[in-house]
Amino acid sequence: MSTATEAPEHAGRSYHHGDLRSALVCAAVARVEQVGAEHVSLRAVAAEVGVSPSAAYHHFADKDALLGEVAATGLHMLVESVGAEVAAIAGDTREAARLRFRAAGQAYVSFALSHPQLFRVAFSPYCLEHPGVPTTDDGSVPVLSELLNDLVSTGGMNADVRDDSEDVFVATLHGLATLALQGMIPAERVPQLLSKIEQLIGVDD
Amino acid sequence: MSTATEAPEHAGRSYHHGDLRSALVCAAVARVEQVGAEHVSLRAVAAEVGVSPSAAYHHFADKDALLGEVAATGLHMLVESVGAEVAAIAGDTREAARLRFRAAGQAYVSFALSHPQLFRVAFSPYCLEHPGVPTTDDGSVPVLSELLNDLVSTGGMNADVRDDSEDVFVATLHGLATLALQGMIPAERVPQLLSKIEQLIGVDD
DNA sequence: TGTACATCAGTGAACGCGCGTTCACTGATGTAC
DNA sequence: TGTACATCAGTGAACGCGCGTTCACTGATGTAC
Repeated sequence: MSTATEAPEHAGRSYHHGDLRSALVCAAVARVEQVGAEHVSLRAVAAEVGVSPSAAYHHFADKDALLGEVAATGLHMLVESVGAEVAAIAGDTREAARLRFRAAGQAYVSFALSHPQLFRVAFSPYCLEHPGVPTTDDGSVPVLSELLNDLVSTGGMNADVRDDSEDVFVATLHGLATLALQGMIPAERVPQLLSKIEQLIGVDD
Repeated sequence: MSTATEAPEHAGRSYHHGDLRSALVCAAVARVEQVGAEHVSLRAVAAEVGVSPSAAYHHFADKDALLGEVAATGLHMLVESVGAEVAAIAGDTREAARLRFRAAGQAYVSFALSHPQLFRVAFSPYCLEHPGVPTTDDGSVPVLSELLNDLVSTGGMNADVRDDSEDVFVATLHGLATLALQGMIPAERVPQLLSKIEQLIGVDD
């Protein structure tokens, strides 16, 4: 309610947009999803928002800076999406832990398949996000870490198998997603491959 | 020797180039490696070969067709490179089989790191190469298949672990390569991660 | 061996285009008094 | 509460550019006779 003095609601505003920066990122994300990062033009993004191209330069150094933001957004969306699917499965049994593992893998691949261009840009040179694989704000790979810890604590995995294995699992999921996206692995084989992974690490014993 | 009537040697030839198609692909590969596929122009490639831009249209439908050829070339170079490293390690002992496995992983990652842009284009939409993961001409994933067979036959791996595991291993290596290329996994951790994989699947027991 | 000719693989000028970015500007906002 | 003004966030015209692609053409090749 009230007169929208502070909130960036998109009223029929003139001249001052309110939150042009976010609006540009948002439109750029949409354009990237439609046509791929390499075919996105700053002019088209500005036009979509209804603003002149030069307005963007009050918020971004150049086009690459805007696309960098898109890449970071994509990475965060991926992490959110995986996190949400995992969080949806409660329980501290061994089976629950295994299902969370499975859900994480499926969510990672599904995100890639349903947002192919965004996934691509998130793992392209446009993404300057610091080393360390998809992270949330605290700086490591928390979702997967907890997942593996749960598997150990519920007896689904040996502790020495688990140690330092985060990057290997992330790599495997990332590879599955990329190759599926590329059509090099049929999407319908993914569940089967995820259970193969479970077999390899002995989670399904 | 003789007067080079049939061989496509690059003499000081005028007008007819001899093997313009390959020369264009070759120059395009070089350009891609230098500036990345999205910044390669057909005109620049033609110029590098010393030919007018329109000449390219006698050999490729359009620019995308040329880049598709570059992508396919990159994929084949990757397969060749991995194959060569693996082939360099002889012996039918369990240890030799393990070293071949290690060499394949290292070669895959090394290729990505030393040809980043070519690796990227090989796994981009430009690459229309049929499904089925990096292949040689006979149509499957022969290097890795043989590798795994060797591990089984020398007692380094259980047969039921091995079954249908090709895609999982390719995915893992591909993920490692991609994330290392992206700076998300430090290159110097790769050997350590490869031995972690060996531990996970029990090759090092 | 020599000539006529169809075919192939080049040329180079021109097309229209959309792009990123700059610049001098101006309208809106909100703060100080 | 009302006014002056600095600051912020837009505009829109213009820049120069390199691009993919087309077209009518022409030089070189090699084959048939």
